[in-house]
Amino acid sequence: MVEVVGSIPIVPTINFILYLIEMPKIILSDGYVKEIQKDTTLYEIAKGISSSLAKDAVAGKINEKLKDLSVIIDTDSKVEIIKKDDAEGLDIIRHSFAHLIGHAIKQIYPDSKMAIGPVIKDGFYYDIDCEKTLSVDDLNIIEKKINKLVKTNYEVIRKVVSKQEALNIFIERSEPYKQEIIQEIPEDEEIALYYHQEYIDMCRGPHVPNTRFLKHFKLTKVSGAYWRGDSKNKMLQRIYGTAWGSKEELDNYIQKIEAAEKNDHRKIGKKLDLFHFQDEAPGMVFWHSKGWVIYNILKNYIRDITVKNGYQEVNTPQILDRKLWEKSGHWEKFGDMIFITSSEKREYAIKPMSCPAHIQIFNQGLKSYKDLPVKISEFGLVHRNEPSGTLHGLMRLRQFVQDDAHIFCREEQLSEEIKSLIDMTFLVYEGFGFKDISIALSTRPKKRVGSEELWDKSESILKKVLSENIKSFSVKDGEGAFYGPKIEFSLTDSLDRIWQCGTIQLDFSMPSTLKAIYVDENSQKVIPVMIHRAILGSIERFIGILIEHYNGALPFWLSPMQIIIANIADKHVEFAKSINKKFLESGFRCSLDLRNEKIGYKIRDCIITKIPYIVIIGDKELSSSKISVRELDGTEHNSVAVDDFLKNLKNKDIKNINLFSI
RNA sequence: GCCCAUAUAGCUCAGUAGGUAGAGCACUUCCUUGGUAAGGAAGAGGUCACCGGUUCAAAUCCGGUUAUGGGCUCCA
Repeated sequence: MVEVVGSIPIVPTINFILYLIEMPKIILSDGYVKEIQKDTTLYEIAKGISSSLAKDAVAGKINEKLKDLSVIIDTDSKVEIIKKDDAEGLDIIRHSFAHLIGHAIKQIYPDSKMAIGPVIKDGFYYDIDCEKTLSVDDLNIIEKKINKLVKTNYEVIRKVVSKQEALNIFIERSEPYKQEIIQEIPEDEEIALYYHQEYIDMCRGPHVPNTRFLKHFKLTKVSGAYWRGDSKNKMLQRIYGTAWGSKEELDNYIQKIEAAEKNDHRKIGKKLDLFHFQDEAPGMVFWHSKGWVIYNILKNYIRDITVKNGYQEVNTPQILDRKLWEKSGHWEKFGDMIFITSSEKREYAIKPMSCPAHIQIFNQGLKSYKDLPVKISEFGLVHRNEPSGTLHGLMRLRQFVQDDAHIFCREEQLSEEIKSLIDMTFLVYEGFGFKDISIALSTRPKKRVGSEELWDKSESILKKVLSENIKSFSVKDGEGAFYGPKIEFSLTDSLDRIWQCGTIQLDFSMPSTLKAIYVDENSQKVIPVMIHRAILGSIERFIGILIEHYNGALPFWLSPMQIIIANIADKHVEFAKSINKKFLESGFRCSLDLRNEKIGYKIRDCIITKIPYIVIIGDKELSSSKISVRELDGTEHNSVAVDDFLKNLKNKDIKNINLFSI
């Protein structure tokens, strides 16, 4: 083997890019060429560069593909060494932890059958078919076992085998899930087994060469998961874990999760007295006065925008004859989700959406092409019988209100309309300070109506408008609505769960099914195209997201209670009352705190309930007729003239939503 | 809907081994009239989610139901 040590500058923080040309030559990223012997492993190359690199090396890349350190290089290749601190190194460590779960659990519960154990964001999981129902206590036991195994610093040995060999091994070890996976691996694909002492796992890899890299981890939870993600299959037990390069990173992560849990909109909603849920109405919200203020502000904000954009707001019946839903196709597609009721031998559906009703309004009176686009909006109260296990605070409900609208237009108007909808959605989201907005195009689902040509056309229209207006978007194949493809705008909650909010859906089908028509230039009846759209999505869900986004401290214009006037002693009551009256008359949401408590106590209360301003009235204020103001963040303003403060507040109330409008 | 866990005062939670319940905060009353994150004292408040079983005796053990939480599946 060619000696390379000393020839190469050792800079442990950069990636070492090496080239192997013919045999035995290495080219470094700086152009340095050195020869090596054929059949050198990646590990030997790392070692040749420096012993510290070899110590930190967890894997490598050959021609951009991740490989184990034990892999031998026998042709010209581009080579890179991955260290434990590299992003890819961390993923490899996480992946190897999954194997360790296998190693540990098979020692504790030898009859367990191992399914799959991939890397996920911040960690890993392993799906296991285990007779024993695993509890949190079991996780501790498994964790201890893993720690014990790690301490032995054993070598993880990779072995490439034939499909039949692999199959034989897993038949012998009675691992049905592994066998099933092997059966589906193409003949020409390499199968690698990883030997963790007596435990064998199958994996594309790469994996760490030794368990000494596996130190900072925690098994976080255990839950159920269907084999292959199909609810028809057996439910396995999934063990989740998180793993990091250092103890600090692990601790930081755990702290971050704990903080995020406190930021849960359900907790904040209770603390700030915004809403509650109770057993009698699963998936439905009891809005308290303060929460309802937020609700109405949002509603009026959207109402303001839609009216300015030429929408006509309507309101449609809450229950509609079943026949209408059968005609529209909803009954067949979503029958399970529809709440029903009946009266005098007629069956009704409690509306799960507003579109068919909006078509009924469009159909009243013959429309001319000159009328298009017709934009009909509604704060549509809908009920959907979501499965009990899917309900989640304000995010997933059985009863909610959509800021729904349907745009009836001609095909040639589509691009412009969709573009303006995208702009409108961004305008609204950015107004709330959302930066992390993910956009997806969802294409034709399996169960659908309409011809392939129609789907081709509608998907390509959406794709074109998106490409022209959006920097990046993902494509979700098969996730579209049954009547058309859709653009989805999604926001994330404090635990990084993604929730779809806004949506723009193209529909060539329903207007035809429900017989919507307009008259064109040639006096011909033509079926319009319909765009379904919602900006907030569900007002409830959006409030949930907002609460978490602001950690409960809503901006001034959204705060249900904007100002608290607190007196210091009884003699200040009258002045406090007069200030309160003045603020109320100026249109602010203001209230008095005249309790027989110390000012520090009242301030603390305001901080906990996230009141933007507390106005303090004491002797100084009484004698000067000025006020002292404390902002939520602790900023103090002393001796402020009341009118100046009011003027300032009016500037803060940027959206200036009148709660009593319309 | 599926897997697991949980359900005790308005809220957050104790309740170790079956012997009919506790704390802190909040609430009420009294004292205190205090200047930027909790002044003091007293009082009131619970059929321990619901239904059934075991037992002399169940918040506690067992079964079921409902709801909630974490996932999975689903999500117009």
